[in-house]
Amino acid sequence: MKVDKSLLAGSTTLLLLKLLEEKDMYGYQMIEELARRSNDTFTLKAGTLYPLLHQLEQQGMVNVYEAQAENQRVRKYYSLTSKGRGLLNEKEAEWKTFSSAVNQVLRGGASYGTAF
Amino acid sequence: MKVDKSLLAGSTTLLLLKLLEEKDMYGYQMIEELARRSNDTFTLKAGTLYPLLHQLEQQGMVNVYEAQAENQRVRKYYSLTSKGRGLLNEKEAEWKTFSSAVNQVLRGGASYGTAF
DNA sequence: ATATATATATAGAACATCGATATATGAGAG
DNA sequence: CTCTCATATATCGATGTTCTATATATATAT
Repeated sequence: MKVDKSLLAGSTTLLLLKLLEEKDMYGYQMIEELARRSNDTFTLKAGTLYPLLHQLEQQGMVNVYEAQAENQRVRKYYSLTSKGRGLLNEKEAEWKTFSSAVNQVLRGGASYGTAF
Repeated sequence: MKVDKSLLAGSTTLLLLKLLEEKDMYGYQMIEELARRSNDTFTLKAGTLYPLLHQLEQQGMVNVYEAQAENQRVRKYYSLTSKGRGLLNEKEAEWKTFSSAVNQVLRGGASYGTAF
């Protein structure tokens, strides 16, 4: 099942950083991996991914290096920096807060299990 | 805790329809109710809400009527139509799919609990 | 030789939210 | 009585995120 693209907004960076926390990856691989893990809920487009990766690099969240695949092809691998790890932690916390809040509204209930 | 606004994208319509499923409400009330239930995670802005309500009305998802408050003040109440109820069901299903998919990626795991 | 999958890149369009601003009324303070 | 603040609705331009379309290049399969 595909979901409306606007739902994806904001979660894309979180997902990419999470992938890179596990191991270095190249762009095309991230697209495939996200689709695989989500049963095709996430079909991130190349036109979205590459500019985002460049931006994360400029912000010092990831590093890039080139490496040759078995078949001679040169790929651009990305690795998470410590700063990127910090952003990942922030984004994970945000996601938990956000998804809890949505579920709370959907349950139709007032606040509970929280600060008061 | 506030979350990045881009996370909200796509979920706003779901949340509004959900509120209206429970009872008719006016715009200002929806803003306050969402903030209350989410412990201020959702602080929907008037500049976002009113155009969205007008759009939902044009699409036949909600009906509008004016009603006087105890204090003479005239408010615009919104009620969910059957078409709107259909959209709400769709959006709720989308949300479940989406949030499950994110959590699956965050768990770092391959797919399970799904179609294969 | 040609088509298809892999791999990266950029520009312009579409869409959702926000901030700023405007208007009007009711309630409370001084 | 007047001034301010909370309530209540509305619109516009700016911003940010994703998409589609397009481009390029190499490896693989037909």
